[in-house]
Amino acid sequence: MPGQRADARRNYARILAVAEAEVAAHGADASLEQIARVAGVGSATVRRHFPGRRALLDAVFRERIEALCERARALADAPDARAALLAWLRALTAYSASARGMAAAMAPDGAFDEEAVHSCSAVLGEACGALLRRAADEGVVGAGVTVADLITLVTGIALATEHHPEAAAEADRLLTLAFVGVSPER
Amino acid sequence: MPGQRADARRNYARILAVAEAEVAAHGADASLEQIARVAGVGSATVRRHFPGRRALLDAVFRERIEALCERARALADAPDARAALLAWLRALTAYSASARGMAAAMAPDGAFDEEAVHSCSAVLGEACGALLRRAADEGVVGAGVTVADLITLVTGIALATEHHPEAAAEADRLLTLAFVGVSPER
DNA sequence: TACGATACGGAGGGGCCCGCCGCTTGGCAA
DNA sequence: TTGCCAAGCGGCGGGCCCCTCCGTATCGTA
Repeated sequence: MPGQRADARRNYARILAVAEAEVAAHGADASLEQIARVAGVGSATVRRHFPGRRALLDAVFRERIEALCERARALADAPDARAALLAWLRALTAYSASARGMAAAMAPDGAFDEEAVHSCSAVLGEACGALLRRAADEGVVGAGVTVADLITLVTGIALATEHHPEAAAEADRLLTLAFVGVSPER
Repeated sequence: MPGQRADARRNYARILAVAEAEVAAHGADASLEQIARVAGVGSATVRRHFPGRRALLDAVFRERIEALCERARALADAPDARAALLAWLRALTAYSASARGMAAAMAPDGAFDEEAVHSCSAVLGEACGALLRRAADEGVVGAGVTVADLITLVTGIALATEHHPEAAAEADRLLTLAFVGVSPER
């Protein structure tokens, strides 16, 4: 970052700003060329700053994710552990559903995750961990439930509702449903 | 079908066969051109028989889906309504997770569903309906739960676990989790 | 057998992603 | 201030894909 030239930093910021708008408008598979065009740079420059679409998505959603981590910290010592966990999951779902493409950014995508471990999913996992652990200690969630389970579940719900006209509402419905159970043990 | 020329029917069958293999290998976004190439026909011919990727996917998975409907009918009067519903959902999940691309084929994809209503999701919905209704009558599922909810949930789980190394197992885990609830009401 | 209607597939236009490579430009040292 | 040189830029071409048009080969029939 400091070892970077000024114009490079400028371009980085421009591209990121355009990418945010473009992803919001067209989802996770917005055209990288289009982004370059709007930002007024060559397509190679986009690629130089963000090797691969995934890197760009990570950058685009980093801020939102930071915010979610903050939220998790705030909820860490709420009175009701179960309610806190649910509240956070709903927040995550809301973000994922409203911000087109974010769900795809969270899903580990086949390629090498080794690199991406430090990215979205990992950061979120850490934030979620504390909430889950506390809820587990109180025995309000099953023993086998992992952070990955929860994140994957939310990701899936977001992906599946992405094209729904009332995406956000539908996603919330489904999350709640999965949380209390389609058919809880009798 | 009867009003079709013999070569047209031949090509249809060839393309479908190749498409099955190709989708199994490369998922829902297999290249239509590649399918045409392997089938030994022009890419226009593929397009003529299947207008749009979606139509092709529908055709590819129709058989599997028929099988699932059959399964649903067989379970229709099982002794335990709740178990029957779960069993069917697990079957659906297993199929979706094992057959790459099927999840995408089930998800309503933005474009006009009006046409696709008769396709995958609709057929499955009908099959699922009976099972769900019976379970609801017995009061083992929440009142507000709809067929669409369940299908969407399964679709989401399949989509989110698609790239997982143990996709089938993971998907099953998550389905079960959602079914009994992450944190059932106390 | 000869004649339409039907179906085929090659060609061409438009996009996107990617890698290469000569040129510009910013930042530092003299 | 000036000059240098690496960091950074972006146009270009290749490869692949999707889609459409249209001349042509083929099938089924009279």
